[in-house]
Amino acid sequence: MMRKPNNGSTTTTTSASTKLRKGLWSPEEDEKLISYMLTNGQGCWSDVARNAGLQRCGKSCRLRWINYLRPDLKRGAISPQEEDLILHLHSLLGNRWSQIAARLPGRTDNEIKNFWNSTIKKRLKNLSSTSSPNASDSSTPNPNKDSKAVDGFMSMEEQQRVLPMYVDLSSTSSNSSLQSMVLNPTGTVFGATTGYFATQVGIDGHCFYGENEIFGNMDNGEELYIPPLETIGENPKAGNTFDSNIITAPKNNINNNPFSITNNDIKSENVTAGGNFWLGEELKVGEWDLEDLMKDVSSFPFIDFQS
DNA sequence: AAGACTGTCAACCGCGTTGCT
DNA sequence: GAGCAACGCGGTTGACAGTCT
Repeated sequence: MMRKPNNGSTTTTTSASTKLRKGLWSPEEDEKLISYMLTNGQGCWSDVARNAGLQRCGKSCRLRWINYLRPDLKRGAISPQEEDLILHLHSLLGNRWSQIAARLPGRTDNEIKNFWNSTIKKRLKNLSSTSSPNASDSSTPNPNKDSKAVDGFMSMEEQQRVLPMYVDLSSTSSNSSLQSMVLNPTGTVFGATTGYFATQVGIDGHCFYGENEIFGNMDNGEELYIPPLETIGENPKAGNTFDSNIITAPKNNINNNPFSITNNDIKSENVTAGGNFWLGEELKVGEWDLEDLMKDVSSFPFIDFQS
């Protein structure tokens, strides 16, 4: 969406009393910045601003370059593959947009953040409101509630059929990996060539595991492997919430999936149920081994969907 | 047709981190 | 170690365009 620049009407002052523009960038400013960057490369951003003849602070120049002018930026909508990757990386990294963006060539943290905050959250909201009219009871799944598949999500019946194990992630903090062992709003379960743990968030961030090893199919028809429940922990009855010991480690490593949550990732089992994680309430999920997670993520290939 | 509403996204703000003096 | 500046990041804002009523 293109917007008109504000003709420099908005300015701010610095201690040196030089007027700095704020607001949208004009094509002329863009041209100056591009020209300077291509000629001189990236240096001190305040120097860039000064030397390029821009009445902008360095910070603003940096942002404009990184988010919009960089030649390697990919334009256009987020592809389904990218979306899956974003979802999964978010499940591991939380709101670490820059780290997520680093694994999506041509995408910026700002772009991914916006995508998440608009598209993904909207889907979750829709799912929540459609599947759980009684918001006050959102922490408890209702196996008897009839429902239909919405926007590609599984219907409640389908969820109940394949997702008897219910994990309430509803109040995980925004940074918790647990928060989002998450949700794939496309309705497909995230996976790849080898078996990933497959989860789907139902209502208000509720997370489900399927009891069958084969959970579903990818868009490309590829079957997904779901670890047997015994590898995850005790198998509660459908609809049960639980307060601890559920997200215990798989007794054996699920697979070779670099993302799978293993017992090394969860050092405490103090997991509580209830609430809604979107409200930012804290969930005691124990001490996550962030280093291990980061190792996992760093081993993930940088995928170029352009090819 | 017009005003209200909604979604998207560029840009700003504030804060933590890092590196230099 | 303190002070400072620059950088980088995530949260938030606000303008604009599209859609709805």
